[in-house]
Amino acid sequence: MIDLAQRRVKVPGRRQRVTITDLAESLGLAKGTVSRALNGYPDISESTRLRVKHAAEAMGYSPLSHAQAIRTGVVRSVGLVLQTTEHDGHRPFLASFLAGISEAASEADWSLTLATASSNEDTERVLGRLVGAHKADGFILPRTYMDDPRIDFLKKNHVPFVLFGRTRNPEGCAWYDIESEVAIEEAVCILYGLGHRRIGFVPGRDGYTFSELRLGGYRSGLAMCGLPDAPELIGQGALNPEAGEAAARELLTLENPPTALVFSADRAAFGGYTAAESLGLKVGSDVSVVSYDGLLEGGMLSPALSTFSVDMRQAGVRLTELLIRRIRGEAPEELRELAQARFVARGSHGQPSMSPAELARRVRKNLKSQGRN
Amino acid sequence: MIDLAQRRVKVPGRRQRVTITDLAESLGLAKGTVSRALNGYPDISESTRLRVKHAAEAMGYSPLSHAQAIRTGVVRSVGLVLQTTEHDGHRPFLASFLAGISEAASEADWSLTLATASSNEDTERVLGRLVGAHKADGFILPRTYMDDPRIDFLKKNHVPFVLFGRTRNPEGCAWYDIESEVAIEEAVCILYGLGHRRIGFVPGRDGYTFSELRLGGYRSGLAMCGLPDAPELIGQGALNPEAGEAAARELLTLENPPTALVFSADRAAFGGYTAAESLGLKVGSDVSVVSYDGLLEGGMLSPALSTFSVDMRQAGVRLTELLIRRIRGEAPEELRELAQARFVARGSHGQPSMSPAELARRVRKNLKSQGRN
DNA sequence: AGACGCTCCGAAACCGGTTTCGGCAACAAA
DNA sequence: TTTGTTGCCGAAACCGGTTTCGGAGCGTCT
Repeated sequence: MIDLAQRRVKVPGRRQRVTITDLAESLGLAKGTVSRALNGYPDISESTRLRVKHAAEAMGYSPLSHAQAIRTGVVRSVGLVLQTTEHDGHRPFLASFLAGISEAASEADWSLTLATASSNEDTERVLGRLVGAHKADGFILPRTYMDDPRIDFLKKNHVPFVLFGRTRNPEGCAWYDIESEVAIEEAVCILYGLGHRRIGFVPGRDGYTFSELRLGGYRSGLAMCGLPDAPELIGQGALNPEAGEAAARELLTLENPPTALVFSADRAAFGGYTAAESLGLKVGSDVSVVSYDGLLEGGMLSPALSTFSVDMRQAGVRLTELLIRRIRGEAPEELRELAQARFVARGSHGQPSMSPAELARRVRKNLKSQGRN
Repeated sequence: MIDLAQRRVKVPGRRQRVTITDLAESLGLAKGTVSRALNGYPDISESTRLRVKHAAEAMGYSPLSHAQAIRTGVVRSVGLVLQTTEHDGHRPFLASFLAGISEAASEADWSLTLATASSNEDTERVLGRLVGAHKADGFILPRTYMDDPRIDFLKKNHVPFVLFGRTRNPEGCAWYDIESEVAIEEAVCILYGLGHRRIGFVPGRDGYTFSELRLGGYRSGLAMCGLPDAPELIGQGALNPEAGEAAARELLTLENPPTALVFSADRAAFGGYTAAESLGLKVGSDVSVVSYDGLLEGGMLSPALSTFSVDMRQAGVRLTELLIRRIRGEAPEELRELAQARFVARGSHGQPSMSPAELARRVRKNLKSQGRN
């Protein structure tokens, strides 16, 4: 006994962490018993389970997740690979998205392992590295594509994942997504209700699932309002100000131009402002703009951008919860969830101040007077 | 032999990872020997070291960091706790900052464990949790305070860390920082060079180290140009548009107002635009503005904001490299590095178009005419 | 030939947990 | 009383690595 006590003398100065062996010793139990007690095995009596639990709290014992992992294979960490070069507009939400993930993860006593990549290929490489080193037990995949190589990779390697978005082949996929198609539909209907009869649309970029969905939302919005499907009112895909400007300019200089524009993304809508300005049109009165994303910067524009806002914190929370359940073995079909964006009516939309024909005349006049300068 | 071979039959379908035992077996070596060979121990002959190395590559072996960690105590992960509610303006850089960290970490085959917190107290709580669970081997501390409780906590627990910023008591601290005080000094000198003689300053917020440093930079800038130190030209601390607007308005409505304003942070400068506009002053001609941070949004303003830009990706890279070296045992005194911000001259500064007295008259007139409306 | 020192590797303990297996009591049924 | 059961726990193996220790083999010097 004295011998044991002697052995347990700590190196002075270095705070030693309390291990399960310490705990077992102080309880006079086998460490296997302590482990089973803490993990709720059925072959431990209620009384010792409680005794162990209280002693663990008293001694401040908490197991090391990486020590557990070597036997269980679970490191208690969710993985996330961000693509950073992509001017993808999720940058402004990043902080709240990460906050949501972190919050939900620590709630379950998990953590977040984050990495970044600079391109699609790089993303696959980074993902492969994290999976190979088992740095995370599963992954959140943001910004999914219709055909997404990340999904194929993770499926092939039997690594759990959950999509932030949807994809062409839903088999084996869990997801959380905002039904942005519903928002776009609503945008069309709102504009129709204000009197607009020619409503243009600037889609996102090919490949992204959300782009196709939002385009579908635009079309079904037109159908709901009884408006004809005019292909010339669908502009070039745009996710940044430059492309947004080009797309908007093309639409506004049509022979029969739209009096309202719906953008798939706020950053593209920013370019729409520039285009309108360069054509001598005032956003909000001459041409209405409604967009999607809910970026704070939109509020700094004048007029402030009317847009559909997404709760990214909540998205992070739900995705993490779904992923952890997926890792624990629940079927992907049970782990699918959709949410809605919220319309933030600001100053960039209103009743049309002129007909498409008048708008066209106005644009031609402005262009001509600019040509003279 | 046959017996062993039989045992090694894998469960079909489940890809088994290759362990150090597999590797040792296939080489006919003891696994301890393989481990020492891979880790460069001196008691392994060069020939077997190479043999092991090549076999490891051929079989695709890589050790599990969490398996190593249970013996070595190192999980190969850098920790970062972000404060997300703080309207701190580092949100826009976040993506590139994280990209830098992630890049440098994976270069060394490390990873990034990220968490978020909502307040100072929460940050300590989260940090405590991560340290307790040993989720990371050390931490990057962004936005340091002059007196920072995080530093005390980590020092007390002997957890390595590196500051992104500086602090009052440098003992035991490693850091990387941008010498923003030099940038502010330069801003003052640039404005002086353009003819400004009354230059106002909007500091950051008390407590942050950078706030005090930048204020010092402003003062030494004035001194370098031979301008008097006029306390009334130092406004209220501001890090967001609202506070920035209030501070700028106060300065611009002085009896003897400044013809140029230097802001500690871009987001505060955004508010300065609003203030100038509301007083009927044009930024860039009537009043010059120079700021610090290099936010991209500043380029969307008109005129575009002249500001000092910080390479956040590089900061992330260097901080990570320093932290890893710190964890490996290098002395903190050896791990201190300073870098410079780069001036991005855009449209918000220029020669003064009027004297302070004329400016004051102009402001009074504009205020009066507004009062009549 | 014997003593000595080096080089290089095997064997085994170890890290902090989890999980399997078997057996001792206590109790119920035959 | 014997024979099962059942509840509960200890002992030991195990996970995938690292590190310590000791000794075999060899060359060198006396």
